Amino acid sequence: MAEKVTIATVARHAQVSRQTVSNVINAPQLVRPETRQRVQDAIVALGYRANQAARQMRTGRSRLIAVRIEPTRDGINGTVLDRFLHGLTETAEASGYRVMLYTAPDVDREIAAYGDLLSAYELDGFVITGTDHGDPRTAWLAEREIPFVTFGRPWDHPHAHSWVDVDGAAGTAEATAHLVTAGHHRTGFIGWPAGSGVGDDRRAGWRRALLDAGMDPDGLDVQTEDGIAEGARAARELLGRPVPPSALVCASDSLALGALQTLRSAGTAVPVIGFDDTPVAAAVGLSSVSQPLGDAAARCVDLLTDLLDGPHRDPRQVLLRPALVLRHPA
Amino acid sequence: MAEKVTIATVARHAQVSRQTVSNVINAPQLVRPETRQRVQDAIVALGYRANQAARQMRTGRSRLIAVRIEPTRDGINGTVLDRFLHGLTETAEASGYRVMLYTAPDVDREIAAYGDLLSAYELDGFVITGTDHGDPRTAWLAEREIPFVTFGRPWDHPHAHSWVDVDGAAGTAEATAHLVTAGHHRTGFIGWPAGSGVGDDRRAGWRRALLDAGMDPDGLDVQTEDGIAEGARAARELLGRPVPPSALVCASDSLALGALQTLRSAGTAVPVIGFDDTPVAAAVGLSSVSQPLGDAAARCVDLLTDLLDGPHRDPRQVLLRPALVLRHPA
DNA sequence: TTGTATGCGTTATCAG
DNA sequence: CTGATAACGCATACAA
Repeated sequence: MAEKVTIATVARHAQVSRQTVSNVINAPQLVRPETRQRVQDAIVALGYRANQAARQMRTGRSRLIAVRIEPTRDGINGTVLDRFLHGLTETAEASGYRVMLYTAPDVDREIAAYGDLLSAYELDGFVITGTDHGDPRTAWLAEREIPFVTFGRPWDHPHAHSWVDVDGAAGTAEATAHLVTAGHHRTGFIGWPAGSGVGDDRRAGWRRALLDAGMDPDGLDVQTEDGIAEGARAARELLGRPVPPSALVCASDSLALGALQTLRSAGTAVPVIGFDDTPVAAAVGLSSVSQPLGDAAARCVDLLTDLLDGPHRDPRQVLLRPALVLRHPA
Repeated sequence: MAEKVTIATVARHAQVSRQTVSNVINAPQLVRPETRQRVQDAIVALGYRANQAARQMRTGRSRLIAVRIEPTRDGINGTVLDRFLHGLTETAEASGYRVMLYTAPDVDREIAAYGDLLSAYELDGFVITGTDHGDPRTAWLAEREIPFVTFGRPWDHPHAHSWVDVDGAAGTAEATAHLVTAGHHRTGFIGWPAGSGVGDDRRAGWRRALLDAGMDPDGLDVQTEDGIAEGARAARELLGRPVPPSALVCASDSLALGALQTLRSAGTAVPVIGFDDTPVAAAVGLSSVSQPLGDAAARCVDLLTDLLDGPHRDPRQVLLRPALVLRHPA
């Protein structure tokens, strides 16, 4: 174990008082350049790093951000979190923060965990993923004035707090427009049941794109739960209609993959575009709408540190544009 | 923000000294049951949680474990880390530890990060993933007597330190045996170039299973880098041989997926079994060898806390058996 | 069994 | 601009 080098070691080495060292670190403008340089040299020479625990005791701030790692849902969409987490960690490091993980089986237990996290580690803030309509977690945090940013919009109150999100409607609209441009006059949509903010948003994009192109979306979409089997079933239903669609946009890669299976076994050449650009999509050559997860994570950290630096800043919102990734099925 | 409740608050509430409260928490046997109960009631009533920063200053231990989150490699195999991380967080929580994330673009920078992490946060230990032959990271940590556990064997020195790993050879052997039992007399293998511990191990399992069944593995395998395109090419090569294999075991799902593409377009009914049981495998109905990642993570935490509780315990090793997941391709 | 005193490394306050 | 001193919350010797 390396020798412990504290602020006192540095002070001795640089022939100044402990306080001067602290000033060099936290308020450099108070120290004469000459002295400052001597201290900084000593810091480098000794490899000094401020002890966070001691600093935290004094300042009450831990430079720690908490993120929940979810219990890997269906696996195929679950990989989104992975990339997001990496981006988060990377950006946080650059801003002098660290990411701490926690888990919770449900929302109630997650809120209980906040208490633990907050009183034991004095976390500076939270990044909350996967928010839903009237999310009790954000309410709990807001009530206690604990800084947080969500990845995902609060659909009911768009300006309630800081958030970062990806413009799903823009994504499906672009996918739809691409198919329209390619000459498809009947582009269908397989999406989730109405009521989920994310799902409604993605459907709205498809609808808007068709209307913009002067086409009628009616009778071209179907609502189903997420899943490969569900996607396959939905595609069968659409194909069985009197005037079937000639192309498909789906609300998720799972649905798209299922649709692809149906189409393949039916021998129909109907192009499909999925959503999320999961590894599965890349593997089977499925075109998909890709979320800029690295950017999203970076902006989450930006917004959160912004809140942390000035406690009473107004919340800010960031909406990112996804990208359409075109592939050729094998 | 909730009122700060310290050990003093509890002491006042329970009509005892601060010291008694500390004893109830850290050495309950020293306190009379009656008093102990009163203090514990006060703790619950006030929702007291020990402040980790203060505790750490005193004890030098942070109850923090560091794990690197990797920059999502090829996406298809990268999802392994995700599940592992979740298991790690969950088990660590149960043992009173928290997981802190860090990233590093390469090994040198990772080692540099250790210094930061250690001196700033006084981390208790590390979980290192993806070790390689003669890994400099483990050497660095061992030299400084910093507790760590690796997920992955140190192939050159099997007992150098504590580790958890999955028995890859057992996995490919089981897959091979399954195919042999199903009546296949020529089961081929697509694996990585010799030299990587993991790859050699998986190949060895296939080889052993064939020999055990009295079959000759010679001329039935091919070595290639990992990847879907590489798997497809390798499968083409195998099928072009004078006496082609009638079934295939692969060192990864990526390779297996590629092989599957080749076989499908060739119209050949050759079963393929992959490795890692990634979401992609599940999606396309590919049989695969599944690593017990949750267990592995749990054992990592066990081994690490073991090291932490008794600093000079002997290192321990855990080898877990993977499971063969059989599926029917769509 | 309980209370008292001390220090962990840092930063904030205030006097020089 | 610099230096002394107190305090953050906890745990540990030691005394009572």
